[in-house]
Amino acid sequence: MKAMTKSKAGRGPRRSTYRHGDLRRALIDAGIRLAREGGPDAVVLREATRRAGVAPNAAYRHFASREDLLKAVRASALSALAVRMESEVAKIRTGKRPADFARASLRAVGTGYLRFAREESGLFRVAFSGPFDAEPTADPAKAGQTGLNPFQLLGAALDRLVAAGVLAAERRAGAEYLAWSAVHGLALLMIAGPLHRLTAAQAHAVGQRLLDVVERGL
Amino acid sequence: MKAMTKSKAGRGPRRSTYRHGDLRRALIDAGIRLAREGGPDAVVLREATRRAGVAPNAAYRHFASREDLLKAVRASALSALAVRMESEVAKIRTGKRPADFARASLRAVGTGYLRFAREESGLFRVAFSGPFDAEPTADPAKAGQTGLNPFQLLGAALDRLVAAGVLAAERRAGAEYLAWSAVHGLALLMIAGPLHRLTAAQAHAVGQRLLDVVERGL
DNA sequence: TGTACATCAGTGAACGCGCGTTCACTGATGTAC
DNA sequence: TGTACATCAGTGAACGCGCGTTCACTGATGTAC
Repeated sequence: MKAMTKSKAGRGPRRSTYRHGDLRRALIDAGIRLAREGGPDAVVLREATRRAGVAPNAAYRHFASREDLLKAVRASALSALAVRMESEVAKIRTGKRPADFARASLRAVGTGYLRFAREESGLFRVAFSGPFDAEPTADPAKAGQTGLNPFQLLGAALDRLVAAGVLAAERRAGAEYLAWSAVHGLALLMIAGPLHRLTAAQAHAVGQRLLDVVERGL
Repeated sequence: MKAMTKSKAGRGPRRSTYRHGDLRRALIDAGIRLAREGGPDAVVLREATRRAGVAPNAAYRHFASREDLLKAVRASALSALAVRMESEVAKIRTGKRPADFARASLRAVGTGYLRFAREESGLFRVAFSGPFDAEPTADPAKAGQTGLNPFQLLGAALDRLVAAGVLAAERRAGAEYLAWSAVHGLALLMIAGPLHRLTAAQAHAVGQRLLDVVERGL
């Protein structure tokens, strides 16, 4: 159904068909690539159409505005973040006692967040550009493979801490925002701040140290 | 030396003199107002000249580029942040034991940071827009009344904790980044994130809770 | 199986926008004699 | 004390830029008969 010939000249890949096939998808993909390369400001409607090999105004068949495209890219970024967090959770060795597993869960969620921020800083910045919300409801476009979005994954990890008796129930409420703050702040210091020169190993070390603080502090 | 008549029409205040008097200062002030109103993107060179009542290109006598003006506004924002932090430290009741005073210092520094972020969110965003650094050196343009910049104020508070025996010396190194991360992250959740609807009282409460976590966690 | 037609995805050309920045200039100032 | 002149802060006009978005259109598709 893709129906593209390899290219020729002019604007991006040349189609052999008049219809594109799945322009909406192609524009989102181009938007994601742009986001990767340069963050929110780089998600430019005209450039996305260029990369999809289509006239600029063709985008308006699929998106109401540039902002609407950006919103779709943002959802995608959140979903990718969720997947990264899930994959970190999946690495936890089995056979732990519940308390240790719960602690490892929270660390994994945080570690996934920090890794994603560093490795996909463009997407990360898009995910949290403009006013962003916690979204405790399930929008599959923003979720990972478990169906949970990043915020929900964090919440689940905290719930596990309570269930395992590591975190007192009366401290549970609002704990998301405390943990999120710490990790989000560090992510930004590593992306755009004084810690942007750190090697992967150093970044990991600081990250673990921060997660120690969070674990001890909560 | 200001030499402006009250205005008349056209572009901003009318001068009676051909020379402005202190256009550099006027452009920075206009830039600060713009930053307050709309953050980094709102600091637009042409608009600053309009507000100063001057032709757009006149700015080039005083700044090499728009970025150069933004840099001056950024320094100003950092200085204002430092002043806010200092004023919070100054509120600490005297007559405390050193350990309590040191703890109160760190809280004050954090509280000032969070207050500034909420009350002057435009300036705050400018201060940390673009790549920002820790700047352990003293640039008076970025400092408060004590001559210390925000990063140095945080460092001083941590030093006091060590001196008072509250913080183990071997935990001191890099502690700035841990504390800063937590507070910076919360600031952003409150400015542009899920906590942006909080009342001042709620914001204060969450802030203090976060500072508990930091204090306990460090 | 063949044809008419509604649908609508994509085209081509153009718009206005405000921006940062450059050019050659003009007018006021302070200083040297 | 008076005048010539260098200095340089500010002017006026214009530039090119790429953007988002709108308009009237054209061409391929699938469906009803």
